[in-house]
Amino acid sequence: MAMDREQRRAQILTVATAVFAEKGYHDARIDDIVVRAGIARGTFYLYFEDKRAIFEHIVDGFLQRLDDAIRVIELDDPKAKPSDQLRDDLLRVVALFAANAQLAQILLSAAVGLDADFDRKLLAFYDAVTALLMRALTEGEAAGLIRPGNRAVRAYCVTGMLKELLYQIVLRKTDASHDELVDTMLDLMAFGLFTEVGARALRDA
Amino acid sequence: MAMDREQRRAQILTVATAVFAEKGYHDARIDDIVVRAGIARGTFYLYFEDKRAIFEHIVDGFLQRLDDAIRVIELDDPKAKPSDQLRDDLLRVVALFAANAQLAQILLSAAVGLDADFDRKLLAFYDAVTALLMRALTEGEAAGLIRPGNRAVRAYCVTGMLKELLYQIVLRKTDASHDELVDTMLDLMAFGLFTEVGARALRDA
Amino acid sequence: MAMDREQRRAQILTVATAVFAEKGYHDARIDDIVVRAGIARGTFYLYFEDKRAIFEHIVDGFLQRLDDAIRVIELDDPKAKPSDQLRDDLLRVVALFAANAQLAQILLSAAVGLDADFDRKLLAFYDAVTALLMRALTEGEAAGLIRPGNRAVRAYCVTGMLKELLYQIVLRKTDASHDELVDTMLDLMAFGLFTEVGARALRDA
Amino acid sequence: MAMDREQRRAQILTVATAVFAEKGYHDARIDDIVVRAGIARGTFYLYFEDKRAIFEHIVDGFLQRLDDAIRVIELDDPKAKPSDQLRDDLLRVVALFAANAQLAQILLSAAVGLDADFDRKLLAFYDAVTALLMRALTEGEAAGLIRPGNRAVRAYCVTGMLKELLYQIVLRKTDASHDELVDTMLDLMAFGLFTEVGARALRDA
DNA sequence: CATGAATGAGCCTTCATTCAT
DNA sequence: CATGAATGAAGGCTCATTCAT
Repeated sequence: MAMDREQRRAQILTVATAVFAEKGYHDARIDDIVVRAGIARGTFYLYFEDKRAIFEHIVDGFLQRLDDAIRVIELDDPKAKPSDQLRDDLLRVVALFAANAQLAQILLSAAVGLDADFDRKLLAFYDAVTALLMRALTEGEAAGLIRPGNRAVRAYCVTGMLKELLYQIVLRKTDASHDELVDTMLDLMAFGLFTEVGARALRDA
Repeated sequence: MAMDREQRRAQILTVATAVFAEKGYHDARIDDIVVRAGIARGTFYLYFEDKRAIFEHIVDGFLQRLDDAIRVIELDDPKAKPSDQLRDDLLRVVALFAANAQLAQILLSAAVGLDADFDRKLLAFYDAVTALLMRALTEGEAAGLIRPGNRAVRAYCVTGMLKELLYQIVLRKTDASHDELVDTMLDLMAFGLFTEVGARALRDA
Repeated sequence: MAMDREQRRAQILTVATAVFAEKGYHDARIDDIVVRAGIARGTFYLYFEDKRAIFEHIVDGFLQRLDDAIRVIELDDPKAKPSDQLRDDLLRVVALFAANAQLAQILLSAAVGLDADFDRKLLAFYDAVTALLMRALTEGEAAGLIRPGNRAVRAYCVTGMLKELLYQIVLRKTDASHDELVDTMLDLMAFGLFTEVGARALRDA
Repeated sequence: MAMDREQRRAQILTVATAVFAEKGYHDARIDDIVVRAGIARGTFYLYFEDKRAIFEHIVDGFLQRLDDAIRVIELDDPKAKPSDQLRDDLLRVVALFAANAQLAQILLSAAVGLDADFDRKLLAFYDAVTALLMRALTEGEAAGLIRPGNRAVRAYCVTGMLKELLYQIVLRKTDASHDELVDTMLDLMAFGLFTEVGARALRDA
């Protein structure tokens, strides 16, 4: 039953990802992983320190890929307008989540509230995203493209929109196309929901 | 130690809320609750079926209060403009979370990814919120106040913004005033982020 | 099956002592103790931290009783000659070991070479005994009762004699009376093995 | 990596000895040995039946060398007085232990209380030593060199003295010379600790 | 109602040993 | 002979829940 080390490791990771996605961290037993992988219990421990370690590895790997999908937006890129760069970022993230529903599920569900250490890790990641967004907002304001406003709160709002969309993509089988999702979100971000009439009504408040 | 049954029940709930908020569902032990409440192990089970039941009770109670805080927006209310009704809804929700940080923490952290049953319950709640928002969007569109657009996605976006803001309020000590938060969110929702210049640039894409 | 707390604790200690004496530390399983005590596995952990803790408790308790059995020898006690005090000390120790064969077995066997921490504890105890003996030798020399000589080595020799005798008492069913044992040892300690003739032969070497 | 079979076997034994001495039998893992020896796990089992077997082999080997170091004392050897023969025996044993601290450590620590089978083996060895001593005592008494007395107990006492000295040599870095140790022990064995005055006081008891 | 001692299913992890290559 | 991946029995410990008092 010997198998190339990397292959076996990858196999265990795949199986474990499925198990964690289905049952969550606590309800997933090493036995679930081991049985599905068709290996002995001890074999698991040849490849991963312990249950926590493999979980962390899975989450870290996905966060890494997520990080790779998010490119910093360059205002003066002659090849792509900032708005297109943003759109591409969003599409990449959406595609990543859609293509890795189990990993996404783990990130959005199983990894939440696991313990203080893990919470810190996730918060740190979201902080980095927020920082990126704030920088973009700052530059956008300077360039006269973005209306001035509370940048931190706005950044959280944008993060929130995206997270919720991803959550919906993962948990339901949203039939909406990725383009539709991203474009609707971008439209809301850029122009808001109101018509001229609605806007006037609100402003006159 | 004599204590009215309802009083004792309430006390246990308070203690359990604190424990669940601090440690999360799995790391919270019945012992933690029982010791802090100053009661015997067995006594706990005179008031609650089991660990899961008290947790569910706590979450349900908070969801109920959350539900109460969210009023359906009436377009033709002569006393309050729709936008003000929305603003009040948001302020009530924000206030509720801020005033019940432990419950909020539980809802946003400990209750996430607990198991399939619980996930369903939370999804059902968010679905209700989404439905409410979609109705508001539909009516707003009909009244010419809202630009037409994918209502489901927009509803998720709005839910997401709010959830993220609440998350930040609960996990960090955001010093921003509730008004500031809500107004920034409303401003984004209503008008979007872009200036005329920015909007034109995006449209010309 | 509830039982007075101290009673139950004592019962578990008794059973555990027997198990450790029979099987040694490593071969003793918590299950052995628990089954023999007629309790559930979890019950064990209500009374003792873990396997190591109960073992340490047992050894510490015996070392304490051993310590109590060893009285410092007073040279000017009018009621008892030093040699009688020593004899009484030895008899008490022998009696203690004989009456607690299992504890003795644990101390002389199971507790040896368990790990560095435990070794340190045992060495510390034997060091204390050695210190006591060295003090006695020093005073005996000063009083002209003891021939001058390397006190540390002599102290180890005396400790060694005693340990070996105790070892034999515990591991075999030595039928020799305690008095016989102690007196033979004291005779050897005091006068040595040689006759005048033998002594002369050795000195002339 | 080519290595003569005996050479490799010897190398594994050396490494295993070090590991057992450092960690004791139970805490020593086959892995520790294998890694230090720079061989594969399976290779170990080509040379030794199992963990227990190699340990036993190590102990047996040392017991054998110990046995060789102990020569039967001949009363009528014209070349060496009995007392000198005894002294030489002791010096050889002390030298053997001092030169093989790891093996000594194993014999005095790791091999103690391992299990009933092993205990029997060690007891058998000490019994042989005791038998030797008893024979010497018997002959000594017959020759008028040794005062009559309980030979078994005396034999245990002598064994005990020696064991404790060896224990001290191994566990601490006793700076005392081997001669000093052995001569002090012999002096005690032969003449006892007491002066004439002390002896008289004891006898008058 | 209250108590808290007792229960025991459940799960993670270790490590000596095997065996296909 | 050598390798080292794989095995799986074994055992310590936790903690929600029960129940006799």
